[in-house]
Amino acid sequence: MIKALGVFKALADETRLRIFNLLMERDCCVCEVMEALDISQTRASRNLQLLHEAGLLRHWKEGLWSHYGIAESAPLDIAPLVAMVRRALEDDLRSRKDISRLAEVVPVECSSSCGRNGNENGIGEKRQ
Amino acid sequence: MIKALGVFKALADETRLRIFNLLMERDCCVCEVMEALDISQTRASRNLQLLHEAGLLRHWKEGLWSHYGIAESAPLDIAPLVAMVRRALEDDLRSRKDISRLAEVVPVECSSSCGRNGNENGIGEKRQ
DNA sequence: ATATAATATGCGTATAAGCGCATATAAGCA
DNA sequence: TGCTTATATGCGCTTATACGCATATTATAT
Repeated sequence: MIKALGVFKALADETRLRIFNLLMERDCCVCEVMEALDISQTRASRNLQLLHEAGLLRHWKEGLWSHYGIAESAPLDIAPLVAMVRRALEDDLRSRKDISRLAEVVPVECSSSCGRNGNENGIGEKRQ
Repeated sequence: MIKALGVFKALADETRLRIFNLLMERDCCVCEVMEALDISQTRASRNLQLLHEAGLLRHWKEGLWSHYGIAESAPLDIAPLVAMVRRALEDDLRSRKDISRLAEVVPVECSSSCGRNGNENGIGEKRQ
């Protein structure tokens, strides 16, 4: 398949567009995406995989957590894509809520994986 | 629907990507697209409509012919999209053939609509 | 070893997409 | 009017997508 086709297919879905938009904010693990977008775990996981397979995301694991972030170098130059999506979604209510939910709700739920709560190595902690 | 989503959906199909690539070469009527890509009339017509509805193409009629071209201003800045698609397809064999077929085969088949055979007004001639 | 949490995956299902065929529409010409 | 050409469209079929549910997998902790 033509690379660009895979990229467009990956972005041709609202859920994945929201995920992509979310990841432009910061890297996330599956559960963060799940909670920020308020979607099922299956849905978050599968769509993250699809974006990754299209070459749009980088992926790494850390303990129990599976992290995803916007790829630095994609099949295509993603810089224009990122700019395009950002501009396109900046006045989309739902996407804005996704971002705010990411900021508020998630750190509590998935703290240890994200190194944002003083646990530098990010492994070995449980929540609560 | 988010505008960007419509755009990505429109480009998330090989046929439409080939059409878009073809139109970057020059404006075409339906029959030109049909013959350049060697696809059915229905397929050419429908996919051109879809691209147009997504805001990626401009459309005008002239006698019997229905013309399409890359839109100057689209829901999104299409300049980066055009650049992206061009680069992505420049080494795609099939797309290259589409372009060469457009140059070779079509002018004979659809001359009067295109104003490329000395018929300035482009109306009122039959082929052969 | 067992339990728990995060993630992945097989499977069934519902919906959407893409296409061809036949036919309709519309413009121009005899 | 009737004929031809270019394009559009209704319909049915086939395949692809997206999703949830249940379950498997993997890592960590007790």
